[in-house]
Amino acid sequence: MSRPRKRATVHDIAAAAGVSRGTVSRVLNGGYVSTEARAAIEAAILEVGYVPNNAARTLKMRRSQAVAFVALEPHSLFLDDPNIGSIMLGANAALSLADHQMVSLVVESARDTERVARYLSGGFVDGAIVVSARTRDPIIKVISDLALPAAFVGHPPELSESIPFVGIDNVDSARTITARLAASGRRRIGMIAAALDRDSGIDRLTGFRTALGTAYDSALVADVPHYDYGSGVKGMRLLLEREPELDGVFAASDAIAAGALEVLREAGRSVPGDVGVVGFDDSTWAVRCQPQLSTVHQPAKELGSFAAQLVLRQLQGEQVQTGGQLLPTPIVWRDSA
Amino acid sequence: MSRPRKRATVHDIAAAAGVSRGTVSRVLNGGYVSTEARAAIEAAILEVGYVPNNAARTLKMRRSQAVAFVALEPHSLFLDDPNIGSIMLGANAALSLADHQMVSLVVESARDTERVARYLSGGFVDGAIVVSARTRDPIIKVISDLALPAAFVGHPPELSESIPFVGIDNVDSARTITARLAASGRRRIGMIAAALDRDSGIDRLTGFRTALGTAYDSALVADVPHYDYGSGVKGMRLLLEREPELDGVFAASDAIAAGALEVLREAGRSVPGDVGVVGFDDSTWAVRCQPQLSTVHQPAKELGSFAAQLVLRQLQGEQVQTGGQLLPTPIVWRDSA
DNA sequence: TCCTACTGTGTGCACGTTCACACATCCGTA
DNA sequence: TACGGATGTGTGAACGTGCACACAGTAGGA
Repeated sequence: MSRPRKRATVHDIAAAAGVSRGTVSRVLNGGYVSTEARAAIEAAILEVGYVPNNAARTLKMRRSQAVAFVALEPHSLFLDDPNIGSIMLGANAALSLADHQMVSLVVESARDTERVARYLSGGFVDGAIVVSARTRDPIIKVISDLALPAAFVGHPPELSESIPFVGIDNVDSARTITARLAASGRRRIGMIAAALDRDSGIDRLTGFRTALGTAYDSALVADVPHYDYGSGVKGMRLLLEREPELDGVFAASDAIAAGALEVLREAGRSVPGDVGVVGFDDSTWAVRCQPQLSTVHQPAKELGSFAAQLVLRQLQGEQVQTGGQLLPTPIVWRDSA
Repeated sequence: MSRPRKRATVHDIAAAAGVSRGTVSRVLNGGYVSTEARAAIEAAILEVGYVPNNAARTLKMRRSQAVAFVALEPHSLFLDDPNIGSIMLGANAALSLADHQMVSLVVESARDTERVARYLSGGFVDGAIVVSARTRDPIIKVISDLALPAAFVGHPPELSESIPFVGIDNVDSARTITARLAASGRRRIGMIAAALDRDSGIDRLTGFRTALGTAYDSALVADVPHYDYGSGVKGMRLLLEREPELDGVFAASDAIAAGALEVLREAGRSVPGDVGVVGFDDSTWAVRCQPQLSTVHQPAKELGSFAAQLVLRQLQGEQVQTGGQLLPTPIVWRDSA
């Protein structure tokens, strides 16, 4: 095994400056130090190339100044959902301001789950932000057992009591944009519903149904597994087959909407002329599409920074309200409907 | 400040099981232990809910079993370059197999740079994988000064001596695909060159120039800052303005190519009929476009896992060849040229 | 009987840090 | 002169872990 080159410690500084460890510590952390001693120590620090050992500091202080960002299901997230990037950046910015380090952990397999659990337990982080947890993810139990200060992005229902979360109101957002689509004169409106094994998927469908009321027709709902482009293609084909007279589509995500647009183009339908299409997320997809998507803006960056705040406040001993917070989701009306 | 609930230590286990700390340690790490003692200790571990303190272990062992994944320029990377996600997943998978934890650190601002430098120095990680370093990024100096086992994805020229890297041959890949575009009968071929402050950007331009030889015309190179969609739109407009007779375009990335396609569509040019377009990356953009892009496949996942291997091998004391390794980049010929 | 090898257990120390405490000096004031 | 406070410094202990070492008991062979 390669032994890393010997690193300088406070002892080395003390020896070089001709003082004791305590005085060095006082220079580093504040306290009464004479100007001569301070100067000598500062010179010695540069001379020996000292960098503090965080592992030792963490051990003593029981604080690592680091917060984990746990990304579950990274495959679909990183590759199809640009939101995750914005959430990360938002969280990083907020933690950065509080002088905390964000370390993000990727959980892909069961093996990862176990290792991440060890990592979270091991005192390397003071808290955790968890994104995209499914209802029975084992990581949730680990965090709960450890009583690790944490926050969820999204809404894991069975834990709303013990761990705070931040999210959006999927039901109401879906209801609002569907209603607006209907108000624009569309008569036969379908939905490409996705991820019905998650709250977000179920809630968006519920909102759609609520908006249409008696006009709701379950035959006009195509049920696809994921929020991605390919699912959009599949879903749109299904809908067109079932109802050629369709003149409106609510897609459960922008990526799905993009796939739907492609199928509509192939089928020779004009958008928004023949068919109005609306999406969900206001991700980078929305402005890449032709025409640009009318969609629900999801405040990804704010979700990340809010979750970070929730963790930081717990670290300061504040009792945060459990039950969580829903951020507003303005509708962005562009050209696709 | 909230004091985390008191955690059980080896001492607590020892007390509960009626043995000494040493015996507990032997159960955890291997050694001669009687079956009764082992049973008692295992029961005690469950009883007190012991989780080992990694900070203490790291301090003692000088090994954290964690490797940093440092993402520089995350804005553009996360939001426009899907490659970064694949690189991360590849690295994570390789580290996971070796039972190492990947922690990814996001550097957005100067403030972040300093904090990440502290983190890397602090003994929390045994090594680092650095993605998308610019030539004079301060992080490079930190790693170099620390003599931290590291690997770069991409090619920072001034450090090729001391730190291994893995990348692709941008010059040759660009040359090859440009040559193929030319061979398909195009006479006036332009390029949308991007990120000329990075090696990758410069190299792709060099490859383009080499392929065209005497047919190269610097007026047909549009120089845009980033690898993103917006830059593609801007670059294509510029090219069309300068040379309306253009019949071929090499875009420095797929996102740029996507932007270019959009402008060509607006301008009423058919692709690949009037203009042949080729991209670079073979990212998710490539198959989303209409028509789908002919492009250079970048083995993102393999880059990540190879970089991880480079770090792991250094951790095992192996002397890895500096200078680095270039992975193959097959050309994927689809419909856009 | 003694020596050696093997199994099993306990103790002390070190990793590098911070903090509480003890001590020392100087000054102003009772 | 004596005292208290402010300023400055050194020492010892502790955070939780793993390992080297010492030691105890048993069994087998010379």
